[in-house]
Order: sequence, then structure tokens, then C-alpha cells
Amino acid sequence: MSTIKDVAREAGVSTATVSRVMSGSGRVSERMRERVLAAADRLGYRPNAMARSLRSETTRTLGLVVSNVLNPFFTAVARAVEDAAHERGYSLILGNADEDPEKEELYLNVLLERRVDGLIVSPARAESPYLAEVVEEGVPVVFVDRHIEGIGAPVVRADGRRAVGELVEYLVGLGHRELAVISGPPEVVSGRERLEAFVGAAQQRGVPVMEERVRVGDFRRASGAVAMRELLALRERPTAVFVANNLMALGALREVRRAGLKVPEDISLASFDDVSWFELVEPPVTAISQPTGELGAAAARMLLEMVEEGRRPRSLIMDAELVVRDSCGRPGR
Amino acid sequence: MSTIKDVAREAGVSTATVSRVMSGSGRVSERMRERVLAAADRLGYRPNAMARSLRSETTRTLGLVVSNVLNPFFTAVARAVEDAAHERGYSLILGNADEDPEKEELYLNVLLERRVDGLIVSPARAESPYLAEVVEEGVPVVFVDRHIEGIGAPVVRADGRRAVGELVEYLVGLGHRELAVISGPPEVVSGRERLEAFVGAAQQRGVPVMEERVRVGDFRRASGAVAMRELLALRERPTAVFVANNLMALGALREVRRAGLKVPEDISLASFDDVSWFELVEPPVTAISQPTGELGAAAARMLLEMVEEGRRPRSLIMDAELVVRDSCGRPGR
DNA sequence: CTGAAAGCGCTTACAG
DNA sequence: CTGAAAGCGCTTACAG
Repeated sequence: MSTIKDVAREAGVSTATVSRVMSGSGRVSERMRERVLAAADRLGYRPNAMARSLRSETTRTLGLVVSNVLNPFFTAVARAVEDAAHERGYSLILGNADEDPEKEELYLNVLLERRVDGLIVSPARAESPYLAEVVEEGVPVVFVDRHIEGIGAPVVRADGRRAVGELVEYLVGLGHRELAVISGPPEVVSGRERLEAFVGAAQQRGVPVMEERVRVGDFRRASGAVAMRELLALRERPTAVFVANNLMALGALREVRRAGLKVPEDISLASFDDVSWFELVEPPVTAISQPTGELGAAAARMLLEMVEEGRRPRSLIMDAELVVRDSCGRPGR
Repeated sequence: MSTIKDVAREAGVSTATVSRVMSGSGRVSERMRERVLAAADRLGYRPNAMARSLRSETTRTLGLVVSNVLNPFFTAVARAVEDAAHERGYSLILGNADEDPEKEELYLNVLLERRVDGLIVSPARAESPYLAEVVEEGVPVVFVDRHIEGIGAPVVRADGRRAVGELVEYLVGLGHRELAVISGPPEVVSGRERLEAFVGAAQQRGVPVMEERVRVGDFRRASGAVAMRELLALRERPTAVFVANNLMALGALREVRRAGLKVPEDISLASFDDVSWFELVEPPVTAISQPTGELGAAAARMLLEMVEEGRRPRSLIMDAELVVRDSCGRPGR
């Protein structure tokens, strides 16, 4: 692989000139430019980004650590972040924490050792001394979807509380009194928020959720299935279940089917996180929809603002929306 | 951010010793080790990966360029590659070409400038002079899912031809004579292969696919919807449609529903690429399933073999499997 | 086992 | 506009 020296020799100029041509910075005569470009082309020169970054102290790279790539919510966010980054000439390194705080820390470390210019994180837990330190050090960080209280980094997320309240109202309106929830981990902000919003709204409307009808999953598919199995085994089976994300809803839906039951005749179900196939399922699934693309794009925009202008933008809380389809009906019994 | 020099000073040793301790290579006395570690810890030292790579000429990083992150097939592959890489101490930079050859080239270039140790690519098109050059230069490359003929890099993929043949047999057995296909781009190997396998098998069984019933999509959702709309508008509507990937199947299924038609009563449908929600749709979708996890893991394994041992492993072709569910029935008319 | 020093491939003041 | 040279933060033969 040829280096800047080879190009300089081939073109009969100094490495400084080659550098100026390649980076497009600094004044270079048209004649030199052409000579350098021709030489670089002849040699198949590809600048070494690491050498460049080492010297210039910037990598034009952003890091994104996502809780779970298999979750379509996060792939959509990642996609949006990537687009926004690309548009501004940044590339994106994606890390998948897989809902595991240790893996998350490992990835953060890898990204930081690579000296990414900034970091977008959707933390696996509600606490992270490591992340706190990183922000403390001055690394530009923005949280997306989930955040950690007490860490001074802006957040971009959808607040689902209003929509969850609306869902509860809708369910109660249909006649449901026996509510259940398959929650995400309470150690995760979004997990706790959705759980509390649901339980709180139910309480407020006079249909408190019995403790045994609150099942805690881990936002992954299998846990949704397990939780649903347990709910179906209850002596007093709930008439409606709220599932806190799309992956768990997939598991739960499967479990209902496996038990030979029907939605919504035997049990109503609604999910947080709308995904494209929800409308194809029979019956189409009622869900709370988040503006995924906007979340990702806003996170990228905010991070670049921090990186390039040294500003600290304000957090951005968007709204989520209840999309009523056919998976909730009147309770049968 | 502190450097190796700061740590050396703090510990009262040379930078060489710090380097040896941090990298775990070379003999260092226990006493030194502890002093260095303590100093590094006190300073919150984080080695600069770029400086390290610049010197050591290895990044312990792999690049993966995928045709479309929004396709669950590829996220599953990416996930498997990442796991395998991680296990061996490598990290992964993911690039999303978005089925666009230009974006693909841009990403390859970014990864190469970052001097990744090797590359896994699922190319957007059947040709790529750029990739040919890269392989020529000696960069370790393995193709996954799709490959480019004439480029001397090993491939890991599932050959769907047998399963597609089986599907045709199954459809013909159900009584279908009016077959249609929503194909991927013929410029993409997997697109062409699936199309040819389907058309060929149909021909062989005496039920040739009429030309107007061959619709070419781009493997993305919207194109599946458009193609299905066209098929449904045909004077002689087909009785069964084979869709060449899951994203287009999603679009096609939606379109059938929007037209107020029922699967399989009005039209039968089968898809390439099994995805988790296919069994939840009404009716559950008959599909051809690929061993996604194995594909990704094998690709990573092979690439590491090339990177670490300088060997050139043989291509690996796995089998795909027809999973019969309920989306194909006897033709009604 | 430990250190002094060269060098990886760039960029960037500093001169001219 | 152009070049010589220093230096980014590491690693790695080479001595001792």
C-alpha cells in the first residue's frame, strides 16, 4: 500500500503538498493539484485515516451504541443516525450492547480508544458510572431513547406516558377491568416509565393492576413468551395485556397462538413500539408508535452540534402515538 | 486525555514498559506491572487505538458492508458476524450500502482508509471493479449471501435453488398453473438465482411463467407493493406469487390486503427469507428459510482465517429449506 | 526485565 | 504557493 511519500516522490513534490491536495485544504496551484492527483491515481493511493487522525486529533467518526440491533426500533434509529452523519461527512461505528451492561462498557471503550468524535448511546441500565466518567471527561455524548439520570448529556426520546394513558383509557372504555402488563426491566428508564405509566393510569381509573399480573421481561423476544405463558396460567387470567416493546410482543403473540387462544376474543393485546408487520398480523396489533426516524436524525444533529460547535443542546422529548387496530376487543367472560 | 508518556512519568518507568504492560506482550516484572496499572488507573488512561494501529499495522477491526440494514436477514447476519468477531477480540464496523453501489463504494473506501484487517461484503451488484481492485491488492475479503463472479474471494451463502424447485413442485402439486414472481434485481446474484430457479423449475414442470408475470423489484418493501399491484391488475391474474425476499413480501402482502383480497383463497403467496413474524401473519407465510446465523458466523470465521493465518479458505454453500405454512392453497377459479 | 530511540503516515505551523 | 521539519501516541527491535 503506497503512502504519502510515494505519491510525493511520484509527483515530484513535497508530502506537504500532497497532503494539502488530498485534504482539499490550503492553497495549491492547479498545476500541482493535477500532478498530485495523477500520481495518487497511478499508485492507487489510499490515505491512512489513522495517521491522519493521530495528527489532526479528529476522526470524523461517530459511535452509536444501541441496546439491541435485532430490535427493529433500534435498526431504524441506527439507519437514521447513519444517514444524518453521512450527510455531514461523518461515518458511524455501530456497537451492539445486546442489553448487557458489560458488553456496553466494552463497546464504549473500543469506541473511545478509537477516539470517535462523539457518542450516541441508548444505555442498557439506569446507571453507569463508566458513562458518567466519560461525559465528565468532556466526550460529547447524547442519549437516545433511554437515558441515565444525573448524567449531564442531552436526551432524545419519545415520552410514551401520554399514549400509554390513552391506551388504558381505551381498554377501560372497552370494558376491561383485568389488566396485565409485560414490562421491560425496571432498571431501564423506558422500561420503568412504560410500566409506571400503565399501572398509574389504571389505578387512576379505578382498575388497579394486580401484582401477579405484572410480569417483567428483558425486552427480548423469549421473555415475552415466558411472561405470556405465566399470565395465561393464572387462575384469574387477565382480559387485556400491554406489552412494553415489539420483540416481547412477538414472543407473547406466539405464545397466545400456541395456547390455542385467539386475540382479541380470548385476550386483548397491545404493544409499545409499532413495527411494519403489526398491521399484517391477524388481528392487526394495536400499538404505540414512536417517531423512530426523527429520533435518530435529531440525535445525530444534536451530537454534531456538540462536536462541531461545542454547544450543549437541550434535550428533546417527542410524543408517541396510540395506533388503534384490532387486537383489543370487549372482554368476553 | 492522558497519554502513554503521562503514565510512564506517573509510574516512574519508560513508555516501553507501559506499552508492554498495556498490551500484555513481553515480559514485565510483577512489581512494574502493578505500578503501571495503578498509574494508568489513576490517570484514567485510555490507549489511543489509532497510534497503536499506525505502529503495529493491525487494527483488530473487521468491516462488514451489508446491502440493507433494514432487512432482518442482514441484521441477523451482522449480529452473528459481530459475535464471532468479538469472541476473537475483533471489533466490527458496519456499513450500510442501502442497495446502492455508490454508497457501497464510499463505505468500502472509508473502511479501507481505516485499515480494517479484513472485509465481509454483500455486494449491491453483480460487478464491482472497485472491489476487484481491493481483492487484487491483497485485502482479505469474504463475500456473504451475494458474490461477484470473477473476483477471487471466498463466498458464504445459501443456495436457494433446490428449495425454490421444491416450492414450485409444491405449488404445481396444489394445482397452480398461473405462476408469478416478484424478483430481486437480476444484476444481483441472489436476485438472478432465485428468479432463474423459479422460472426454470416451472418451465421444467410444464407450467412456464408468462413474461408479464415476472416483476422485478429492488429487494425493498415498496417495490414489492408496486409489483403486487401490477400483478393484481393483470387481465389474467396469477394464482400464486413467489416473492424473492422478506421485505418485498411485506409490501406485497400489504397490497393484497389493501385490494381487499385474501391469501390464499384469492391468491397464494410464498416468500424467500423466513422471518420471525411470518408465522404470526394470517395466514402464516410459506417461506424458504436460510441459516442466517450460520452464514454470518462462517463468514467471520473464514475471514479471520485469512487475516490471521494468511490462508484462503474454500467457499461455503449451505442449503436453504422450504417451510410450508398456510399461505398457499388450491387455486380457486 | 527495562529503557533509549527510531519510526508508523500523516498534518501543520513556520519560513521563504 | 511550496517545502523542510516537528510531532501526534504508540510499538518494537536493539542493547544492556
